[in-house]
Amino acid sequence: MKLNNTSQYAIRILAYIADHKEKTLFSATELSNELSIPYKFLTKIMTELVKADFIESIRGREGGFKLKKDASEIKVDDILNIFNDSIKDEECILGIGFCNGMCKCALHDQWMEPKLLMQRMFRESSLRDIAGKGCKI
Amino acid sequence: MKLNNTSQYAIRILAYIADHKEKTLFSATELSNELSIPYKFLTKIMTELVKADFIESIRGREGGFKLKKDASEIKVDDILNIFNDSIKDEECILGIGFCNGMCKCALHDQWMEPKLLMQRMFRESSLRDIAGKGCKI
DNA sequence: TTTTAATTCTACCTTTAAGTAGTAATTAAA
DNA sequence: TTTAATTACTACTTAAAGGTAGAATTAAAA
Ligand code: SF4
Ligand code: SF4
Repeated sequence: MKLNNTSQYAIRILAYIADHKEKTLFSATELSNELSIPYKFLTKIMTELVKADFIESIRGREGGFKLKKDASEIKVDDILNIFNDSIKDEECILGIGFCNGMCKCALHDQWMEPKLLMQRMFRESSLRDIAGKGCKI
Repeated sequence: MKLNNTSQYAIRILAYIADHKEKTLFSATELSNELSIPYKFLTKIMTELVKADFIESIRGREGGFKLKKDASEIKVDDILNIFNDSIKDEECILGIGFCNGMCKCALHDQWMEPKLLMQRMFRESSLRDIAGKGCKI
C-alpha cells in the first residue's frame, strides 16, 4: 500500500528542483547526494524525466538538469503516470471486478472514499504546491 | 498503490468461507476453483492462515479447511498483518521521515487523511462485515 | 488392509522492481 | 587541442513477489 521507490524518488527529485529557484542547473551528483538516492539509479530516473519532457538536460561539462515546465503545470499524478503508478479509476482493492459499481467486491464501499481522496491528492497537487513543504525532503 | 496479491487472495478466501455458513468444510480444490486462485499458491496461503490461527485444517480424506474464530473477530487488518501488508503508522507516502509530524515530507498533510481512512477501513472491517457483500467475490 | 482424497513440506522456477557497472557521447574550461 | 565533468546508453546483478512441482503425510472410505 505504497508508491513504488522509483515514483517516490522522482517526486522528491522534482520537488527539490522546484524548491530551489535560485539555482538554475542541478547535476546528478548534487541530486544524488542531497536526496540520498543511489547515483546510478538516479541518472536512470532522470533519463525518463527528460523523455517525459518534465526535465531539460544540458550535456557536457557544466551541464545538468533543470525544469522544462513551470512547477505549477506538473502535477504529482503526471509523475506517477510516467512510472505507471497512478491510481487507475478501475483499480480495485481486492483485484477483482472493475470498480464500476456494477459488480462490487467485498470492500468496494469502504474503498471508494480513500481512493478518491488519493486520486485528488495526486491530481490536484502540483510541484509548486508541494515544493518547500518538506523539512528535509 | 495496492495490496499485494497474497493479501487480496487471503481476504477473498476468508470472506468466501465466512460467507458460506451452510457449509462446514472447504477443500483447497473448491476454493481454488471458486475464487480463481492458482491451486498451488492457494495451498501455500492456507498454510499461513492455519499457522496464524484463523483457519483450522482437517487433514486426510474428507478433510478441508474451516474458520477457527468467529467471523466478527477477524478484522481485515489482522489478515494484512500476516503478510506484512497493513498500513503502518510511520508509513510515509514519500518514503522519508517517520510520519510523526516532526519532519514532514512534501505530501504529508494531504496524505494523512486517506491514510487514516484506509487504516480505519482495514481495522474496523471484520469478515462478518464484508462477507456476502461481493457479487462475484 | 488397501486405496483414495485430502493437507503439508521442501524445493524450485519466473517475473518484476531495484540497483550496479562500464562505456560512449558531449561540451566547456584549461 | 587536450582534459575534465557531465549526461546517455547498454547490459548486467540482486532481491522480492508470485507462482509451480513433486513427494510426504494423514485419515476416511472401500
Ligand atoms: S468491488 Fe469495487 S473496489 Fe472491488 S473490484 Fe469491484 S469496483 Fe473495484
Ligand atoms: S512527511 Fe508525513 S507522510 Fe511524509 S514521511 Fe514524513 S511523516 Fe511520513
